[in-house]
Amino acid sequence: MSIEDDLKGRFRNDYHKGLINLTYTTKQLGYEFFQSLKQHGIAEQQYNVLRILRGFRSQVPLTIGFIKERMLDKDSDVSRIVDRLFEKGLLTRKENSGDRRQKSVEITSKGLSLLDKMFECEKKADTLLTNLTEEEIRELNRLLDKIRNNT
Amino acid sequence: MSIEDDLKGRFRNDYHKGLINLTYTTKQLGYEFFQSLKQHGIAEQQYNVLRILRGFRSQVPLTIGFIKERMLDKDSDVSRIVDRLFEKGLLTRKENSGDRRQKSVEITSKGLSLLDKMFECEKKADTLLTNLTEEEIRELNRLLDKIRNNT
DNA sequence: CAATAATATATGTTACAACATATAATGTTT
DNA sequence: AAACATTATATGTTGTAACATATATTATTG
Repeated sequence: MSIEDDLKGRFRNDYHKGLINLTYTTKQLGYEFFQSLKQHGIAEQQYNVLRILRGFRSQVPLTIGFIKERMLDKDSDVSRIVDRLFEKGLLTRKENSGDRRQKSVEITSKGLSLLDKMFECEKKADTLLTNLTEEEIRELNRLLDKIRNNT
Repeated sequence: MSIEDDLKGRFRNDYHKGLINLTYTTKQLGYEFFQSLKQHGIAEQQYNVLRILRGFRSQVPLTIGFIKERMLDKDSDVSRIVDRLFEKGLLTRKENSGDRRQKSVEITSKGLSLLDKMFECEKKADTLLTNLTEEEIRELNRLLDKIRNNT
């Protein structure tokens, strides 16, 4: 099934098709990944925040701004994502005494064990592109870097 | 600037990097496109609906379901996107007498002239990938098709 | 040090995807 | 034709990006 059939559309040129193809393919992959997360009752951005909290849990204070910088989406609404994780008991949040504007966020043991239970989600992420050979995936990364002007 | 710097993260392998790279690059391109739309006071999905309405305006009835099938996102909330366009006077909506469950949606002249004024947005879409050569864009499309299992 | 600027976070709004449920109309089965 | 199934759309909810604005705290500057 080609993207032309998928979308029942026509493209002006290969560049136009490329943009739609990127959007469509990424959406589809994101959806598959989201499905694997959903079984654990957690949304994608909440998962991303938890992973950051685990990855950097030795480096205190883990502030909202620090998390935000590490999200794929620079305009991520980390304040409220942290709210939701807090309500679920997956993190703690306290004022940072060094700079009282900041919050110091820490993943709880409940949060850590949730991530442990979600290990197959990480493995899932690594299999979503296995239709491509090693050489092809490197070429894809090169092309994507070039699109973003990483010469 | 490499994606490693962009994201301050480390990747498990090239497949993992590929997934993040796809997400990140597509997000960035989508943002650039969104900026070009915003000057016309219209959101991305509203623009997409208007383009479908113009593209198929000879084929009546243009129902909510017909539009939905042609959206990149199959779970698109077309009912309410159409609501918003209706409020702006960019389309009309009436019961389809052939099947009274359906709505027959039609772009107005106001809608058409808005699209005319937005022509540079279409051109913008074609330039977002011009960092790639003709050969590279075809290779990108091939890889994306292969990811989605289009052998 | 007081005034002002910058920063960190919170909160409010709109648009939307994803999902669940509701309602009306049409189609099918008995 | 009545009962039931299917379809088209609408509506309600949650999570979140994008944006604007607010507030508290810290940093800077006169």
